[in-house]
Amino acid sequence: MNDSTHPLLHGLNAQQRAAVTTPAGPVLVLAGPGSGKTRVLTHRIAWLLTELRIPAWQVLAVTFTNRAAREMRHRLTDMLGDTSAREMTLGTFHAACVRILRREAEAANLAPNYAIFDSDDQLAVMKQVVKDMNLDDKRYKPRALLNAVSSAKNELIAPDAYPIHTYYDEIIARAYGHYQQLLRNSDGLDFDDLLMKTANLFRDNPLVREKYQRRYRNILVDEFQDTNMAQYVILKALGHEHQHLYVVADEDQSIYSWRGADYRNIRRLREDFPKLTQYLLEENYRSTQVILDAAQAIIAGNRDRTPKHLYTHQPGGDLLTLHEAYDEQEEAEYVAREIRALLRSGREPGAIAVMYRTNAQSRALEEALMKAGIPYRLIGGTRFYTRREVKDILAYLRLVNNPDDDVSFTRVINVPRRGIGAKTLEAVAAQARVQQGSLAKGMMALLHAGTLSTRAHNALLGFASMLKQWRTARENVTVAALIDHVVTDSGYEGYLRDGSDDGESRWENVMALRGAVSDVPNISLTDFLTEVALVADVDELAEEIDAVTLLTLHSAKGLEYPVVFLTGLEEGMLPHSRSMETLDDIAEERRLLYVGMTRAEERLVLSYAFRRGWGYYGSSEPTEPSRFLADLPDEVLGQRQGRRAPQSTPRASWSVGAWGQSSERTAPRPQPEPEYRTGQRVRHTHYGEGMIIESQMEGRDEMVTVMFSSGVGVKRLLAGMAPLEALSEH
DNA sequence: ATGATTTTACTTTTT
DNA sequence: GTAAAATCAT
Repeated sequence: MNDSTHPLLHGLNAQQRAAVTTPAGPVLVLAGPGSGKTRVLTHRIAWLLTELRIPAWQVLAVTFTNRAAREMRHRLTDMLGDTSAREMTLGTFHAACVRILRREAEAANLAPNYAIFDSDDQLAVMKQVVKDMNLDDKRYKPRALLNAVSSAKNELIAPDAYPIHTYYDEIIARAYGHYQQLLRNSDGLDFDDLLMKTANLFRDNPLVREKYQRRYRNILVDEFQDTNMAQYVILKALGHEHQHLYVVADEDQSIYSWRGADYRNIRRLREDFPKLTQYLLEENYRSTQVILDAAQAIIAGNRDRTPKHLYTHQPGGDLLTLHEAYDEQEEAEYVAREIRALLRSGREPGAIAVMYRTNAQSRALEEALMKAGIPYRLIGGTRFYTRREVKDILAYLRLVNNPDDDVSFTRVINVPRRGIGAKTLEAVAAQARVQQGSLAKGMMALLHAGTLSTRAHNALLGFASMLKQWRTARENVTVAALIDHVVTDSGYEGYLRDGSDDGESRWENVMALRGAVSDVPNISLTDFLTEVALVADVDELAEEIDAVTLLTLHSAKGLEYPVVFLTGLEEGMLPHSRSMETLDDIAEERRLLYVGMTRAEERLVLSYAFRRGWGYYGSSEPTEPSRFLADLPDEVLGQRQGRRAPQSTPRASWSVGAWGQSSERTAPRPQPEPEYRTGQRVRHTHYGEGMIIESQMEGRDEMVTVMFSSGVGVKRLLAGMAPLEALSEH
């Protein structure tokens, strides 16, 4: 067969073609931004189905976000038709795991109707843990404990295997154990459990593992650099036997280490699959040469990466614009002004995206766009499903699906008020503890025993019988009808619609939720709740509209726009102040900027503000331009607008310099003395005690290399930024 | 048990 | 400045 005439390969370059038609076996495609990796992935799937005659149901394709999954399914439907696209398993890791765990609930020792706990629910449970264990919530912050537990789960560490080096570790281990116990009482799984339980299921149950190995004889993974240990173990369990594992990765776009992602999985893959074939996609089809040069200059500032030679056949292009605004309002007004000019010159709103580091930054932009009458759509941000009234209704529904869900039980037991107060609830909780069961079980036992006061008894009985009615109704009616029952019987409608405007708008949200259910006719309650838990953004469900897109740099990954605005490029914003403690943190922030820049096809506008509101109450502080801007070569910069060119202020203080040329460009300044010396003992608030291995001045910053005693290992820290203190000598 | 008042913490990124 | 949490009064 002549490859070039095959319709599937039409329009692909030699590298892409080789990657699409590679024979069966383990494959790693290293793909730069804009090199057509989604294209390669979809064409590979089509190739498997049409050329190698693989049945669609044997294909498992995993993406990182629901949006990417939807996009890929869309493309495959166009290429292969509805049936094939529907038959294959295509979704996020979490979605795939949910399906497997529901089907294999018995083998996994789970209730098939288990609840999925989102981050709010997780926090509620951890607060309960802190309470139960009589911990001081100032010293043991539920959030921090949750983070530790989440990392442990992502590393597949069980509570009794949690490594203990300090007393704090000891507390974490116990809190972890108790947390899991509470989840179990509720028949609930959190996001991390979905991965961990699946990995453990495959580890402990060879029959189930083999079943899925046979089922998913072809596994494809997008954004492999952002997989964590649990996800890697799942992939290995399924793919190692048949070796048909096809992954696409770009280490320069690894931006989820805070979620346990470990780009070293690429190295593990090479070790675990010695027969791995590698392909490199280096031709960029997205951006102009200017944009590409700028992005490469930024990413070149990171060490420990494989250098790539991205190239494009679109030479030249518009130079970048770098704009300094006075504050975030004026920055937003500048963006709005520029967008208006673009729209006047014939750009579609949908061709433009505005990106930022944190969701909070969208506010000023929204206001400016609204004032300018520019249509926009916001990705992420205030999420529909996290609104109070929506969560209340969902809690009722979750309780109908799984009465043992204690988080939902606690949420709605007295909303609207039905005379069940703290005291009654404490009695229920005490009974639940006695019988080691859920609150619902405790409630039923108390009602049976009849030991409560008449008032409390009747109030509880009313609630219990309502629940029972809905559970019966659920068998015969649609989810939408069930919502109608719930809001009427519980009095929730009357409670919300108290005549206030706020009440009416909240009621509209409840109706919007009902509308979202009706959009999918015949969806089961369990499926609906699963979807809501995993697709946390209602925008994901809304259809595409022609509007300017507002989104964080994280959610921008995988997308592309003719015109991109990157805003808030200041120290503390990007790199974010909470992410500049270690060199690894800063390297990841740099990758984030790289991801943002490489989204742009034709025009890239960078902006920062001279001062920015920080406090929670209007206070505004002067800022420094992002250190990364210093790495932009003059050749890619066109206008420098605004009151201050970034180079005009000396910025040696934040050039991490040894491997960027930036330090050469900055004025010399007196060298301060290092604060730490080799051999000195130190304490870090997160990492515990350690010893300085090396300390050196880099510009005005002191860079220390510290070996920590607990499982943390060696970290490179900026002495000025890290919460580090010297320990006195003995 | 509930409503009113005061206090406190909160914002990094997402499945 | 907001939302949740703690405290107080009814």
